[in-house]
Amino acid sequence: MPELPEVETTLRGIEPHIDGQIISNVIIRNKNLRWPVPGTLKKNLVGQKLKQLQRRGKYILLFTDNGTVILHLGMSGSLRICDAKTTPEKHDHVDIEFKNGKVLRYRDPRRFGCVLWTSKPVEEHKLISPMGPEPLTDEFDGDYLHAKSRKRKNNVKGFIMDSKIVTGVGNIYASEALFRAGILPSRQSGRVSKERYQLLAKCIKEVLSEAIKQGGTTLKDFTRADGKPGYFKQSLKVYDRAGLNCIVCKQKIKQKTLNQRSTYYCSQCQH
DNA sequence: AGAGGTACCTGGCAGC
DNA sequence: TGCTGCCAGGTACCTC
Repeated sequence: MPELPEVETTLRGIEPHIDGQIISNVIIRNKNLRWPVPGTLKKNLVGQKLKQLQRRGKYILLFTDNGTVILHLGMSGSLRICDAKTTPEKHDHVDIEFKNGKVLRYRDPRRFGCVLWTSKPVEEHKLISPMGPEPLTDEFDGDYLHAKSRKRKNNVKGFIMDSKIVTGVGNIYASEALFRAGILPSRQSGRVSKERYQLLAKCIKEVLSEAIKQGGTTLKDFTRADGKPGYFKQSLKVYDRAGLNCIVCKQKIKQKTLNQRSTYYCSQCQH
């Protein structure tokens, strides 16, 4: 489900309800996520004030004085705000309750996500420390991509989806950004020119920013914290459009598997 | 060091 | 109405 824009949308949706609030209870209904939800989570959180919420790549970080919750939505996860009386559904695995009566409810049917705890500085955590720069910062640009890609043999789509290179670019927005930049997804990353990487970096920033403005992309089951879908699907130019006409040249959009992931592109507009 | 494959899991859908 | 097989927005971890 969620790439960077969907995670950012989720964060913005939950933040106003729980930022600065005191945690009153934690309920773990199913600890069997990608890694076990730590049994100490409740002990560590209850009584703590939620001091800050932050997104890092596709992770959501909940900061308290005691430590930090590290949360990932995997492929099918979502977070929503409800009140304690709302009956949990089948895949609602974790609740964090607040003194103001709000509940942060974590749902994840496939359980590829995680809810973890660290009492050390979060940037030292093994899931966070290897991550590359945020795509929407000045640190991330074409020069950076060009320098990182030299002598690499992988394709450019896999390259920009590597979280050690840049965080948050997932399967939808990788296809979309490459289409906007006119670069074939299968092109070897080490053979893309600096000029083309400058365009690609710009396109990545644009497509992610536009998607955030639209509340992310709902293909199937992504919902915002208030339960509404994201509206960026209508702006997708290649993703999930195999066999349909390219909006630029009218050629049929192609689909192929690259790095075990569905990849969409226009063979006329991209080279 | 980097590339490629595998594993984790449920649900929805197409085809029979 | 089943059943089967395939597909899905992610990514750590393993081997080569």
